[in-house]
Amino acid sequence: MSAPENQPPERSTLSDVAALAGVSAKTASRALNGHPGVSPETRERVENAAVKLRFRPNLLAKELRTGATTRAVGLVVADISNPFFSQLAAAVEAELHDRGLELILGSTAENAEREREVVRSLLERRVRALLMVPASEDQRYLQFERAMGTPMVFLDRPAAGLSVDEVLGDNQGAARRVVDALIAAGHERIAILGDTQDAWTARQRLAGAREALAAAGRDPQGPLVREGAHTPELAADLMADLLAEPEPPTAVFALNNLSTLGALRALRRRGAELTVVGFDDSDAAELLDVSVIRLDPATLGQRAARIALARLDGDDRPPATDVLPTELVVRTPLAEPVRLAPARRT
Amino acid sequence: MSAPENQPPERSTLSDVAALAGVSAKTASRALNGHPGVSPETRERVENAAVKLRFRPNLLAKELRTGATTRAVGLVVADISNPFFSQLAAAVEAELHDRGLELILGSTAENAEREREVVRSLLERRVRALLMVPASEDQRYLQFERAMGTPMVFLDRPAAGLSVDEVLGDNQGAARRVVDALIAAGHERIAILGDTQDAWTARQRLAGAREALAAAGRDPQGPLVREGAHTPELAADLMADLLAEPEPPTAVFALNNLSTLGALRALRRRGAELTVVGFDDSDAAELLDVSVIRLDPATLGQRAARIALARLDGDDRPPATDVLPTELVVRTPLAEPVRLAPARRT
DNA sequence: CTGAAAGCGCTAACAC
DNA sequence: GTGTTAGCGCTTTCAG
Repeated sequence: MSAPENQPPERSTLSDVAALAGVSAKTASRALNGHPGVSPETRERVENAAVKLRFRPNLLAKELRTGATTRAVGLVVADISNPFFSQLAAAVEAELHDRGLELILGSTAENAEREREVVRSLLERRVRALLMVPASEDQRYLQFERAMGTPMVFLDRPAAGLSVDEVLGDNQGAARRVVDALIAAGHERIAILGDTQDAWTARQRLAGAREALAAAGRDPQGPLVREGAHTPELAADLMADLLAEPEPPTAVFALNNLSTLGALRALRRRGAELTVVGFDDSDAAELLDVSVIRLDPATLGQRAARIALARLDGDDRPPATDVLPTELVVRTPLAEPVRLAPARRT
Repeated sequence: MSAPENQPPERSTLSDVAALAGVSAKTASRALNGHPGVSPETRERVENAAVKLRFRPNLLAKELRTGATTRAVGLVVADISNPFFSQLAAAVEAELHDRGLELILGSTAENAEREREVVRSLLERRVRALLMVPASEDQRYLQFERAMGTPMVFLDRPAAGLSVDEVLGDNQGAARRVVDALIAAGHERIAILGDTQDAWTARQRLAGAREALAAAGRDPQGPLVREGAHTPELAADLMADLLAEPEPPTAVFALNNLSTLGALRALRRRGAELTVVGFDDSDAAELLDVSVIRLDPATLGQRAARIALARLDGDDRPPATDVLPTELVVRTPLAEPVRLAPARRT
């Protein structure tokens, strides 16, 4: 009286459906795909058969036959858990969904080798287009694929050695503007809290900030200019260092969302009162009235997705670089410190 | 003297490679896939030919041939731009990547119809497994696919009418615990800020909070218990209403990350001093020493991915429900108000 | 160690 | 309107 081994049901194919409906495979195909030239009765018989057999078309086979390319687009970002990239991805997904395309997501962890690996995978999967935030400094390895016509759009950071569409922000200009504004607001000692200099954006921002300092006759290499704030914790440590300087800053410009967070943490912990400007907006910045440079990741994603879709629709103009405007959102006047309640002692 | 129309280069197939190397397609296939039984010289000839022709294997064809299933896993969430889901997705992606699997991402926007559509797409694409945060109240439509053996893991919310693996949090218990703790801390008037009651999690949390109120002899339907805080803005409005009550609350329990944010915004705007507890952690909560219930989305994602991988490895134990522990992180003692610097007037 | 032939599930041509 | 044949690019028999 052993329990019967219950077999998993078989997956049925188009031929099964056709057989059950008493028609040829081709007719079944036509009927199920809504192609013209099928009598209503036949269509219904086929549809019933499909339902009965729980037929699920195999996209692999379909796409292989119809051109060896998928109804999917690849998106490669550094780290999907970073709100900047997740908002970007959400926007891309929304655009694609409207067009009946799917999103295959890869992440590089800011690692050049992983970038190549992930990209190769996506291309082997024959994604229709490739959207990527590059991690490496050289994308020549994509030249051939590009020449074959696969649409590629680079987001947030430019391509190196590859002629493709790009959607970028004016990182350097925005950073310059912030420092200029802080100087205009009367700050004598402005700290700069930069990320590690691996990413193009990080370099651009730091360069812009230094440029503005130099232009104002300040020392762009002084002790108040730091880099390496790659996580909130590191940023908080650097911020603490800055506060311990013999001549501590009166303002700090944190060059990305994570370092802004870290800076705020350190300031709150010490009850320090500083003007803070962050690069990239966040819930925390908004909640605390922290002024920021805003470059909307959703706009970036949407724009890039639309360019890719236009390319798929046959747009064959030469590749272009789209530089999105950034906005300095002043939430607390730049002459005033951010108001943080001092943290509890723990 | 017209510029020559430069043709896109042709994509080469395995046969092209084989021809160039002077071997059969099968031998080329063996060589490139590292299968045994190919002489070193042959292997090298094939490899050189592949490089010369920039051969890129077609995964569609390969996977069609080898079993009609992809090296990809589908993940369906409500909204990837929500940090909870993006952290979850990042964890899933990391697990899959370690196993050489790719992630196809779909989003439901909390819409039952979209859930079905997205899931159908993924299944037609023959994903190896399906991880999903369901949006609908009925997943019986997946019964057949499930019976066929496609591994499915539900995250954060249970399946309805479907026997599958689940990884959930104890939403109700956690909510009860928070209210109990607030009562124990001496609060007489505790406001509850709940989301719309569409999602299972939202219902569980509100139910838990009400249960605890009732158990303590408080009115679980009183004016301080609100629902509908589906966005930070709505939450802020509700919070403002609560503060305007004739007997305003001394503590507020916000039932998700977005409503916590909204509540904090409203409190800061009015300079109100309240004890705040949030459900789900966030950067903002951490920065402001707001106490929260923590259910780590990364753990959720990792756990679910591992279950799916085990199923792919042949684990055929009956489906199980995994309830993750939640933690009440007390950052500011529950008897004290959260310290927010009053916002600037604008 | 290597090759020939067949076929994964589907659809584009052409016939009927 | 519908069926037949062939083939997308790859891999799996089964021979040599």
